[in-house]
Amino acid sequence: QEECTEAGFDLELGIHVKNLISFVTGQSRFKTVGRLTIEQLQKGWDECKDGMRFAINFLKSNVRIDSPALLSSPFLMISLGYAGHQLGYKLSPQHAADLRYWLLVANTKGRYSRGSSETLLDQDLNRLRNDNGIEAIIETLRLQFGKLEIEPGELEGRNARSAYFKTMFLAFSQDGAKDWVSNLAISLSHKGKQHHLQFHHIFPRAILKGHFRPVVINDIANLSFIGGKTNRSISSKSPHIYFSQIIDKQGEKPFISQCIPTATELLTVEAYTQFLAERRNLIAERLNNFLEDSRKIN
DNA sequence: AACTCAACTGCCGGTAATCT
DNA sequence: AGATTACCGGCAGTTGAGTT
Repeated sequence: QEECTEAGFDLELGIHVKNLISFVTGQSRFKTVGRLTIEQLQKGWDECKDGMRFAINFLKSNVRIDSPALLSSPFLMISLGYAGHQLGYKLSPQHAADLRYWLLVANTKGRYSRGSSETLLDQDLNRLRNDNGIEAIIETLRLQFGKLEIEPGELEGRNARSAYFKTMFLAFSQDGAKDWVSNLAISLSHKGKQHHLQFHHIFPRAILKGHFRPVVINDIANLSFIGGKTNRSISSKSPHIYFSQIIDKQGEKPFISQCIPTATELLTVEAYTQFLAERRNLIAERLNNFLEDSRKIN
């Protein structure tokens, strides 16, 4: 647990125990633990530690996820490590690309985030254990969600804690999104109050209050990623005021990189609903491109 | 006064254990 | 055997703290 924390993945002890049981028994529930021998547990412990190390390294280096805050569930790390283990940590370029794709889609759609998460984890472990391959766990995603592409409608009513929002961060970040004033690339690990990442309401809450319900105000289509200082300097200014000031200095790029439409007719409170719909379309398109690219061998 | 964020609380949707 | 209950991770709304 300490080793993982040092690597930036501070996980609850329960996850490590679940990881151990998964490696020993091929499933994640604790009901049979009493029948395991000390030898089985010791061997499993060594194996599951390697699995966790693989998961962390894969996330950091292959997926560019450097924090569990960007994961919709820590269970993903168990599956990821187990997949590596089952392949003997010998992955072809295709394996690696498929595994990255699986991880990102499972994370974005919330594979383990809708109740009965252990049942779903067991499904994946079982398929991996039977050497059905990464193809098989991609297939379970298709069974669970239908199509793996993202429709704009799925994004509606989601807030900052949604898994889609985490993937938005990854996609925008990969496409070079930067703070609108400092031009510092967005990152979860910036130090200091000035640069520490905040979730900025493009239409500030203050000007929407009374006109729209909180769920509409806090929709991820109204949220963007900028540093704390820039966010505070914008405060409750209406977008039709502050957008032009930023565009004068930085051009349209800061907005394009975060899928934010800049047409002036969309920037009034009256057009807010339309603004959300427009941005949702742009975000869905960007996420789909991001996920598709993740499956390409590079 | 405006913002974010963390903590708290109750709910959801399944399985597994327990009760009748 | 069938019904009920406990459990669990994650989600979402609320509230108060902290910052500028």
